[in-house]
Amino acid sequence: MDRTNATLTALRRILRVTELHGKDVARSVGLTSVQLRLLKLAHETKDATAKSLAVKLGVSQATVTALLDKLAARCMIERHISCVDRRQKIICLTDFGIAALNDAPDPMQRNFAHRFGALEEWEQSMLLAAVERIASLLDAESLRVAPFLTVGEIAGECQPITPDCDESQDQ
Amino acid sequence: MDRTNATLTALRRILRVTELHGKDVARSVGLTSVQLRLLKLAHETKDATAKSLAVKLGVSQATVTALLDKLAARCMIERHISCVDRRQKIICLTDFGIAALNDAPDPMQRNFAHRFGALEEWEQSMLLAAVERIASLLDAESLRVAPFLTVGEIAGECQPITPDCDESQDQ
DNA sequence: TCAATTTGCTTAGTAAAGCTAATAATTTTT
DNA sequence: AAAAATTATTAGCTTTACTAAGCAAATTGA
Repeated sequence: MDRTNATLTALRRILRVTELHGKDVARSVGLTSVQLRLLKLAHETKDATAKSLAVKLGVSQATVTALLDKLAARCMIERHISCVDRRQKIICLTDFGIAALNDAPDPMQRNFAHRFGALEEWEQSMLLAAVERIASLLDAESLRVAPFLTVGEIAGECQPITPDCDESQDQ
Repeated sequence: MDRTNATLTALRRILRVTELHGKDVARSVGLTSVQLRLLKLAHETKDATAKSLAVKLGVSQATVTALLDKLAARCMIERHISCVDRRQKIICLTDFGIAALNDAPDPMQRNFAHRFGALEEWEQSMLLAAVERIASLLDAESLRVAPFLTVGEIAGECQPITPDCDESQDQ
């Protein structure tokens, strides 16, 4: 296996472990992983608004509104109309919300931090440099690729021969 | 910001880009990202069953069934009752399903491969070592929580017969 | 100034993806 | 043979996500 594939495989492994683990952690405080992520994000963001959170989370505003509704229903956040722009609503964590965050000390993250901290300084630096390098490799194209990503760009040959089968379904 | 947090942040960035991009790619062939992932997994797995795919995907059997229903409705897979254990259904990609996979050449992955391949050998090695190191740091604890199987345990060539056994199943 | 546009958030409606629990059909075990 | 376990599915529900439409506030421009 060449280095490219091995690297991608390791990345997928990281991704999977992180993903699966996130669920467990969130469930342990009675939230879902997305809700917990949002709560955390709101806490770390200064003057968080639905918009800013949506951008950071990479989802639509409507989605964030729905999520905030749930968090608000559980008294973890409050929405305060901004003094600066009265269209905006500033998202604030309640004490209870903050407590919930503190009650969810991500064990994976803590463990990772612990293990990482135990490494030699030079290795820490190397790992940091590596992930930043990889992130930049990925970022670069995501910007380039996204705008003109269309269906038939490379397709060419493989004309989709739709076999005769069930025609009556939604997708 | 200390190195631990910076590393975690970069990882999150990688995760996010990958995630967002996966959606676009899948949409470009008219599938969702999960459906595409499942299709790919089914293709790579020898004698794939709902169970084995569920384990590899880290979701429940019921979820896989629902996903397979959708892929089957679009004539991308077929289910053939196993000759060995008639409870099982072997998941096979149709020609159309295989074509769909080929039509979805992940541009991010290709681009990443391209950029990665353009790096100096020593840097490739360094990056690979780094992600594997990180993956191992993460894995170590995940094993404690929820041990999962390794991918591709190729259980020998026990079943040479590709079953054309059963053609008569609806839906 | 005041109409037109843009921006920020919400609502409504829909779909995908995930779960658990229950069921049926097979093994496998006792 | 009866009991237990395994495999796939179904049914019903929740969460996450989207788009489209709407309202309210801010900004623009003529």
